[in-house]
Amino acid sequence: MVSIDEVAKLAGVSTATVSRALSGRGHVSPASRERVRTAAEALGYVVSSRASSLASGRTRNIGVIVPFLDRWFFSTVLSGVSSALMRAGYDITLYNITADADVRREVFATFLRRQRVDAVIAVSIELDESETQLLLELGLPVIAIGGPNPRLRTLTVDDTAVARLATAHLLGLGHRDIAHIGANPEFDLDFHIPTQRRLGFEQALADAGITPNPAFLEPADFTVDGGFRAAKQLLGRPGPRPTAIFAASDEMAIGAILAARDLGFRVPQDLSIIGIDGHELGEFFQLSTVDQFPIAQGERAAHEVLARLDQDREMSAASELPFELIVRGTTARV
Amino acid sequence: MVSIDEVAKLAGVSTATVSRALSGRGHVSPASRERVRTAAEALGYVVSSRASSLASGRTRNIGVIVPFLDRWFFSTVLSGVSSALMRAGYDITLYNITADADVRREVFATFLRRQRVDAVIAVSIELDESETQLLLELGLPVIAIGGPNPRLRTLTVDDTAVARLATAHLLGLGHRDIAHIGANPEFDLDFHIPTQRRLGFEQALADAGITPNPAFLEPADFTVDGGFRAAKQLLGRPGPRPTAIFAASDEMAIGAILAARDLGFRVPQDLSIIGIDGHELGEFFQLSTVDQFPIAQGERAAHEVLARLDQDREMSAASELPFELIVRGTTARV
DNA sequence: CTGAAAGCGCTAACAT
DNA sequence: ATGTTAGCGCTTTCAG
Repeated sequence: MVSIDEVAKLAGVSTATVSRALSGRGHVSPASRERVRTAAEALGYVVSSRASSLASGRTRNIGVIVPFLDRWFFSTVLSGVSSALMRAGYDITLYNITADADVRREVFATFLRRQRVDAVIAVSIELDESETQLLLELGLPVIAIGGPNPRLRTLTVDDTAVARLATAHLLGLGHRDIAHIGANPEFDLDFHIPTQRRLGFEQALADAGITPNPAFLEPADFTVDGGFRAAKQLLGRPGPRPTAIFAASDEMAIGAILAARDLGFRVPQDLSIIGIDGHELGEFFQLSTVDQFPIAQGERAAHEVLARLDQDREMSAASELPFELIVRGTTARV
Repeated sequence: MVSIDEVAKLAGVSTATVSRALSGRGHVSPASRERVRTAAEALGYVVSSRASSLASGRTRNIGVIVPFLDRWFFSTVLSGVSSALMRAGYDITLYNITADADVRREVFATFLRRQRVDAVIAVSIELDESETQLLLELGLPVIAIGGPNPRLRTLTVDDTAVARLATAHLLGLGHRDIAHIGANPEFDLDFHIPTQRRLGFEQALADAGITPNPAFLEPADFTVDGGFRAAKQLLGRPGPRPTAIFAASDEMAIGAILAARDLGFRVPQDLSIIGIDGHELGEFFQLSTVDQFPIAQGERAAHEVLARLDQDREMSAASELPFELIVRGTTARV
């Protein structure tokens, strides 16, 4: 690997000037800058991040913590984070906190403390008190997507409002017998999202003067299969039947569509279905949904981190992420 | 951040001994080792990767290049890579080479040359000559998943054999009018996988003495929607109709299932469908498929990289990845 | 088995 | 605007 000395020699300047010219910090005459540029180019010189970060304290590397890699939502957010960061010349090191509790502990106790990163983005991780503390002790900018966590800067979407919007859409179309799939207390790990969404659902019903029917609340695990099973129950049981289903995620909504078809219900003529997320398959299934723009969430977090690194400007502790009702073909008037 | 000196002081030894005790390199008396351990523990000391890597040349960090983050197959492989590497205490830095050609160039020209990684894993990236060259020039172990690339150590599944197996399954069930969805020359970027699979399909037919019907070859883009459209064409056109469809990916196979249902065909009574991959939704759709175990592919690559880092042992240039026919409910006798 | 000390390749004062 | 130089926090000879 070619080092800074060789570039300095070829450009006829000191290593300090090479460093300044290449990093843009400090003053360098245009002439020197140009000579350094060409010399570096000619030699194929790239600053060694190990040496540079030891000397400067900056790594140009951001740590990203995700709970899953193989689930659509998280990998989509990650994709947004990654593209924004790479365009800014930053590397990203990935910490995948999966089921394994040992690995999770190690990430907070060791991995993140190796001084390998300048900042941390935590995507949809429910951090306990000690994890939050460890993150804070790193002394680095930390941004959490999904929250809220009162001790961290967080970007969150108002899940209750999202659910109210989806439900209000159904109500606006004249539905009064609306079922909800999600609401799974056992699955309520990540910021109580299932619960938040169920609450929004119930609020919207209350606002419309409707008493929720407990039989219209069906727990599910946020997968296609889970949505499928839940919808089968909802539609197959004897007794009153909903005219619309609000699923707490698009994947469950897709499962519900398939279940409805299976049972011979036409969507949306016999049954309206709406989800949440903005899943890539939504268009294919003509699914009405409330989009929460996961790619943009990732990009937004990346930009905030970069801004904080550039100019240590303080920002408000929390901020709301946008969402939008997308009306497609799975919802219609009663 | 607490430094090695503080640990040395507390343990009553030199920094050299601390380094040796913690890294396991060189001899340290059990007594000293223990004192160092407790001191480090007490102070919450973690070796600084920037200092350590500058001094030793080792980063304990692996670079992983992926073409997409938000597609099931790639994020699943990545998940396998990540879990295996994290368990070994390694960090991973992620290079997502997407559509943007500038970013791609930068990754090879700059990002990978920052001396931030000990080795590189390239997941399903079709590397051109100069990219391969740049990778080789890093002087690091490089392992490619998907290939083959004669100049790199590659782990590949024999796509032709996979396709032959899927087709043979259909033939074994008595099908003779078999259509193929995939074969898209325009989409033939990644190692000509569509072409390989089409060739396997044709070989299997030839082995059975069947002349392929050109009308039974329908190009598609490897998405659910693409498979859906292709199947609609195949099944809707007047003239001879296939009794089975072999889709070059599970996502397309799922699209085909939905298209068949849409048109009133029962699967598998009226039409058999098989895919390739081992997609997570395969079980839900009862899809027969040839599984290529993407998580295991990632883990395998990770273990190979670690083995090469441990003991610079040479390995053969290429090796075959396993695959397996999974017969579920979408295929049946004619 | 252990300590002293010389770097690893760069950056950031501090001079000039 | 540029050069000199002292580290950054470890690892690794080299002695002992």
